[in-house]
Amino acid sequence: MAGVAPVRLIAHLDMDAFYASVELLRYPELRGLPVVIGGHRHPPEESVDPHTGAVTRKFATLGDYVGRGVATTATYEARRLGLHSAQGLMKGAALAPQAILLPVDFDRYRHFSRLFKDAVRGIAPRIEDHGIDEIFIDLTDAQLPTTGRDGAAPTAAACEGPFETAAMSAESEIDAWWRARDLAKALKAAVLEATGLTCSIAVAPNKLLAKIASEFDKPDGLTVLKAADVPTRIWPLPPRRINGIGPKASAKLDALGITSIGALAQADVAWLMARFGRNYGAWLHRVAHGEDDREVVTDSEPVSISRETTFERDLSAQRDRDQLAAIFTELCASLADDLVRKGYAGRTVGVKLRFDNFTTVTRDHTLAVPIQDARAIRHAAGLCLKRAPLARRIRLLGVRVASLTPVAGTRG
DNA sequence: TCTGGGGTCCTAGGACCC
DNA sequence: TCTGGGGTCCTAGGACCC
Repeated sequence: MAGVAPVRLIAHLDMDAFYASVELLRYPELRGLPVVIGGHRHPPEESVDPHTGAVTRKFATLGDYVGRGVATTATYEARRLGLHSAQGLMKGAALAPQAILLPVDFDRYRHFSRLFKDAVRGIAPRIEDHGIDEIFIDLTDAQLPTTGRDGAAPTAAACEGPFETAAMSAESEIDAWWRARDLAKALKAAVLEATGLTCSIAVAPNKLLAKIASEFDKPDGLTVLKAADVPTRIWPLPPRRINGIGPKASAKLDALGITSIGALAQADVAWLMARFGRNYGAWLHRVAHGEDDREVVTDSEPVSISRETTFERDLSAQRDRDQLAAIFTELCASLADDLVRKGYAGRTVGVKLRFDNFTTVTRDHTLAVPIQDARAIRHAAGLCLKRAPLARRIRLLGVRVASLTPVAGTRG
């Protein structure tokens, strides 16, 4: 291969306050108010004026909430009151009892997820799913839609192979970044048109940097970040902003006096490896320097499929035996439905228990052949449950199937 | 006023095989 | 009656992500 490899153009697209924004589409009267999404109950009560036909909705507020739910999303107005995702709703209620509370409606969010991903795919097909509201997009070979413009430059993809000429492959790096910016604008417009929703996009040389940078200009943001920008724009940030450095690693770094990504980049690799292990230590060093060569993965198979539920009150294995058994059977049935719907069977069945003190245990059982139906899952999961400690009161019960193989003959 | 539900990946020890 | 490697599978726990 002659010449240098062209710079990769990797975009990260993140929908803005996704669940909440989807809800605001159907309840526009809530625009500008603090709204939190979470819990199952409390859909708005609707009343219709018999004379005018006008619909009035009465919304629940956080102050009305009783239960163990957490917030999945908060509007930007709610965030200003200190509300945020993963926060207990009861805790949120103490902060802002007047905030509107809406129940989650995953089917609706999945629908809008499909809409925005299809819109992106129409412009740049190399996308990697990263949850319901995020994707990575490889823009390296993507070209702007040519609508309204004549004589567009030949695409890099079209130029690949034995007939590539020096002139055709001569897009400069500066031109590539301008192309990326134009593509990002086109993607944002397409997403807005398809869904009525805004998103934030960053384009960078890799997934790591794109993911960090998509937060820079939220909401409705557009950021282009080059490798040369790492010292000025990435190094001042706390290590926690790196995808893969969570609360534990962050606290440990903090205790070691490393409070910025720049400080992490300065740390000696061997020193990091001694404290965080060979692999993680070496990885910390690489990501602090903005290095990441992971590909955008456009197709992937699931590793496991699971169902779990947290009870409204902690249950005792002895005293609440019947209730637990009924929930257990129901979880296995839902899981079997999911497997059939998605077209998978699995050999490893597992249970998960969370106790009143929030400790968690899991038990696995691997079978000789993959299974899919509720009774077989229930039986195998029952064997797992027999090996689990059941002295403490239980707050969560889950069932999981792994070692999946696709099965033909089921409908998706 | 304690902390949802759906996932992925990594580590580490033991079994078992060559 | 001592002492090997390497590879893969299984299980349990934990960090982390959206």
